[in-house]
Amino acid sequence: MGHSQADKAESHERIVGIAARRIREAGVGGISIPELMAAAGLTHGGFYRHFASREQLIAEALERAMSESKARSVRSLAKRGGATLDSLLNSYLHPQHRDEPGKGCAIAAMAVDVGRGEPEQKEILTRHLRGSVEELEALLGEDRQAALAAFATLVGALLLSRAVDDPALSDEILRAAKNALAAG
Amino acid sequence: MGHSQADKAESHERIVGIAARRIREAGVGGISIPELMAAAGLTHGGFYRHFASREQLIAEALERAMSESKARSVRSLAKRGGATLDSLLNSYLHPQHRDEPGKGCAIAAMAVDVGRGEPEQKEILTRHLRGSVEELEALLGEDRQAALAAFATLVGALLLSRAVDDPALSDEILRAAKNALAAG
DNA sequence: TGTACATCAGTGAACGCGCGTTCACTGATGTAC
DNA sequence: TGTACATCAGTGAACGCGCGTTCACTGATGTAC
Repeated sequence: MGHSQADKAESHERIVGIAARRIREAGVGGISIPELMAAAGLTHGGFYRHFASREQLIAEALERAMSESKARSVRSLAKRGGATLDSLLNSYLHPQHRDEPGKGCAIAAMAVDVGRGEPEQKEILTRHLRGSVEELEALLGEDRQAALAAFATLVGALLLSRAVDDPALSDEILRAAKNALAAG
Repeated sequence: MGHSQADKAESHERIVGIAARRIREAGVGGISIPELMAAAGLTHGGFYRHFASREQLIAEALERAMSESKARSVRSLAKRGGATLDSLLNSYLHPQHRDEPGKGCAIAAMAVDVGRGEPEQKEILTRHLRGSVEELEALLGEDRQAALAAFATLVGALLLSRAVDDPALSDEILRAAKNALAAG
């Protein structure tokens, strides 16, 4: 093990990256410092060389999760040859997105936790929500109301599809949301 | 304090009722047995005269929360002179519903927790979701896909409106969803 | 370039705390006679 | 109806556990000369 400044930055990066995935999978309450540090290949005692408190880690992980999931969606859309509404619907409402919450939309994964959480968490989510809605607006002819409603539909469909124990119903929810948003 | 059979039933009722509210406000992880029993006016030791485990309490509280919130919405619609789509949109997407999660839709409040939770929890949510979607179908000319998408929009809008720190944006989300669903 | 020393990332034991669960106990309830 | 006894809802102390946080220590890093 090294102790250089570069090593520290690398450790910090690794911790936040793992936390950004875990927080989407397991929620704010699902992150424990010993578990997180072990996953990063470190012992829990070193945690406070990187963060003043658990709260600060949560804030950094949330911020990272939000940036990561937006970057991912933009990248995936670019690959498909430009951001169209249909390409966004297809990737957001894809079973793979439902099945990989740790790599998926952080706004959806964290909405309930943040609704119950600290003001700082709400500020982070709100800022990223505004950005996502603006992107959707551009795809919907600058119709802000339609963009807000469409985003609600996306988030609701993803969360319901994850909460249901019948795979057929889960798929049906994703398809129904896709059709509703594509048709309109 | 009494110890009659009637007293026991009353205590059980009180514990589950409080848990059904708390689980919507604070989530599955936000319920603690000592806190819950104290809120019910009892000491924590008596908990296991009523439930085999914390898991069983969670299941009963979930079931109760789901029944309660559906009963409430049906009752409120009956008062307004019959269940119409507009009356449902107005009550579901009302700021009061957003501000009182403990009395509100359990499917929305618990969707993320249940998505991360035990199969038993998913079974409960799925059963109640099917019921709610059928009610929505009746209001939407038996269009199942439209009902599924509309339900996703309702849930997504409610959760996003709770997660945001700007009251104007929060209201805007509720209005946008209402307009989108009423217009279609 | 080589040496002495301060810094600090990471270690692992220890802390106090609240949790879920167990248990011996209490006293009112409700049944058997 | 009255008495003796079993039941069991509720009490409160105790348990082991994992948590967030603290701390003395270590040894590699990086700087001053």
